[in-house]
Amino acid sequence: MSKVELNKKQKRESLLDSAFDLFIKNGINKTSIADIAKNSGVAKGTFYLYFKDKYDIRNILIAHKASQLFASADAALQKEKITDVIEQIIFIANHIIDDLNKDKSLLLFVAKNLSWGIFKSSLINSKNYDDLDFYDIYNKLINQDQYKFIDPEIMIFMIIELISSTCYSSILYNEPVEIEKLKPYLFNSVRAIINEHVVA
Amino acid sequence: MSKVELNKKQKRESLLDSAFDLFIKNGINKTSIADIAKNSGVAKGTFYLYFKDKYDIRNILIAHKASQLFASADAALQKEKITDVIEQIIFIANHIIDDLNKDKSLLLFVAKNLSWGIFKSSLINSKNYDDLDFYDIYNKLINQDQYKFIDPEIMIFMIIELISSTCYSSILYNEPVEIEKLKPYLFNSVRAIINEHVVA
Amino acid sequence: MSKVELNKKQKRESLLDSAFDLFIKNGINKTSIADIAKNSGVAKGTFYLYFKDKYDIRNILIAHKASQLFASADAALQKEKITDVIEQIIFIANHIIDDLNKDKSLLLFVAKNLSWGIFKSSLINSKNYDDLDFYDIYNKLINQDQYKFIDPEIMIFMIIELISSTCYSSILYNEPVEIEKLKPYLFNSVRAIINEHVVA
Amino acid sequence: MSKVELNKKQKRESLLDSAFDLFIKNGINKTSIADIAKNSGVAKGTFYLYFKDKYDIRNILIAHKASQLFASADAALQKEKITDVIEQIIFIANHIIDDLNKDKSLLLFVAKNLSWGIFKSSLINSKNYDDLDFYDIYNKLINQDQYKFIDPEIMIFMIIELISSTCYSSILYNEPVEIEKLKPYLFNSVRAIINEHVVA
DNA sequence: TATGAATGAGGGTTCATTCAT
DNA sequence: CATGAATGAACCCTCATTCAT
Repeated sequence: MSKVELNKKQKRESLLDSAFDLFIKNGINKTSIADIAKNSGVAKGTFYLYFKDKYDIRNILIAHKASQLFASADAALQKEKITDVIEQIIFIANHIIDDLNKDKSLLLFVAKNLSWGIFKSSLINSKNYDDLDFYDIYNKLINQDQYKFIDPEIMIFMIIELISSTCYSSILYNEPVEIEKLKPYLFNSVRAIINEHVVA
Repeated sequence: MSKVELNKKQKRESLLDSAFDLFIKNGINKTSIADIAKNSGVAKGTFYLYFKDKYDIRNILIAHKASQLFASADAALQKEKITDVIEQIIFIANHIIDDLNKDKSLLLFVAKNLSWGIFKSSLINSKNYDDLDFYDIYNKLINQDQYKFIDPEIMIFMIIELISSTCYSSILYNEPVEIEKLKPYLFNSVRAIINEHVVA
Repeated sequence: MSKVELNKKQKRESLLDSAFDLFIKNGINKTSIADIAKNSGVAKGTFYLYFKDKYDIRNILIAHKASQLFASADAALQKEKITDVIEQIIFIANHIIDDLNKDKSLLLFVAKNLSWGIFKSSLINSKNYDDLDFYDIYNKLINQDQYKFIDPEIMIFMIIELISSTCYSSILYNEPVEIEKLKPYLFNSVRAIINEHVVA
Repeated sequence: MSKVELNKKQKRESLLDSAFDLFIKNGINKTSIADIAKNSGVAKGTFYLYFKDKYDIRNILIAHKASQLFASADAALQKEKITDVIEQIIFIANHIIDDLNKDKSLLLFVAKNLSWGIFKSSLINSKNYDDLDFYDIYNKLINQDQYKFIDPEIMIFMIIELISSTCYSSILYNEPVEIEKLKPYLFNSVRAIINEHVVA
């Protein structure tokens, strides 16, 4: 990679970092492109050399952060000796929830913005700009040979939507209950959802 | 109610209607207070006599629209002869999904903005400005004597979050599948969630 | 006229004056709306309460200034005892040329921007915002009973286009000759054009 | 011409072509130097190696296009057997008008920007970058021995200004009449202008 | 109560120009 | 000669909010 290309990559990443910080601190609506550029130490016009607008950078960030959450959970999973795939999924879910619980700003950002569409594009593009093998993690779970799932994509979809929407309220506002009290019910529900999709 | 009070109530409702129309037509970010006032035939300053800002009127609308969805579903339920409470819940869920499927703008508006907090305040305030006995409907379901539920609030919370978040993607983008294909899985999951909360 | 309405009229005129000054001094491209507002002592946003954009105010100004030129020439004509309509037209042309020669900035502004479309809309709208009876002057020339003109509109069109385009170069750059040397040829040409349209 | 020089000439012409295309498609104000460079397949900085700015390239283009119009008309004239010089001028005028009528974008571009100054510099520089002997054509018309003209430059000036300004409105907007209806009056006026300059 | 003119900060975006490579 | 990343001033326009009427 040439010096110029390296420089460009650094600028891009600096902008992404700045945007993330500001989105989390002030929210997207109250973050201006001028803020992002200033925070990143570049001129306002430079922003437009790398991103189309605020929502472009937001989508990239969401995908990126979601990938990181999964990758981190998967890395932790590898250190455990959990053989049952259903329990692996629960483990990953739990790990992600704990991560989000530790970093409520991240939760606020991801949950408010994550949609299935972005999640899937994140899956597909996970190899472009970072080395997270997000897609591999996903595939590994789906295509193992312990269970045979019917419509595994729908299953994953429902699990992710259930977890992300319930955690949002529970972690941020303790509504209707705090997260640790919610977890047992939540994981039972996840197990129930999985069971519906398992072929005997 | 005096003539003046009546006039004020009409203005308030006219503003709510205008705001709703514009929110679903153009989105909240692209709706200005000037738009709402103009659409409602009052002066800009008048808006501030009734509402604090755009987000104030939004929250009131979400609660209002959510109430309507439940009331409509409950009214339909009364015409059916469904005795089992679990099936009553499924019926209501299905009815609301169908309503949202018919009115995608409403879905876009409600799902993007509905949070458990707003939902609960909507429950509590349902008697203030309209005659929907939303709170009664809710209570009727929870406190019947057919089943005994553990943590019924958590149960309802999880059902609502699961349905609203999955429907959003499915109805609007057919992702990961169209709503009719999703429904069987979704209702099975709802049943599973309920079952976890039923005391034998 | 209420106090508010009077205030509004004054603001509008103040903006028109400021815009004209700046257009003449710096050109339209180099005049910003911020400049106009500032020069006029109002806030930037106020501009948009009165005009759509820079080009809106420009068109209004051109029509306005063109009207003034004609009105001034007509007023001078009334003090002369010129009975022949053709010589009346020449007198008006000459008067306008002299005015433009005295105020080269005005020439720069009007000639660069005057088009037949604007001229005609100026004719029609001349009664809206000022008391110049531009339309009456025009009609008086066309519909007298001394001569009968064929296609008088085409005649006027050609005269105006010929004069405005040749004066531009001659007055501003003395190209191909200075205006006083051009005038005899120009007026002869105008007479020739008129003669083509006179029915014997 | 060396290979390098040839390459440079090609770049220059490519930039001119691109600029012309964009000027007539989007107008000068809405054409950026970045657009021109991109359209021409060179880097932005390269533009500045050949031209000073947008207005530099515009002036060159106007002169160039005006030359082409005259050259094309003159070429057509050579195929006709028109001996009378006045009718030759009318023929050229008519030919140019027809060309502009066929290519309204060209008219828009030339008429909005052509000034006598540019026209003359175009005359003088016509030999620099292309092989159009524009100057020769001009001289041929002026210095024939059929008629003797007084102030022939003024005559040509007035003819050109009259035609270009009236055609603009007539061809583009059919105002005050369409071009074919205007032509008889216009050519009569041209003849009248010429006659004023002919020495008996 | 109701109005709507006025504000002016602030947002997004463009672009001519430079300069290190 | 050629490049194109970077600049940052400048621009247009919106809009929540105020306040005199």
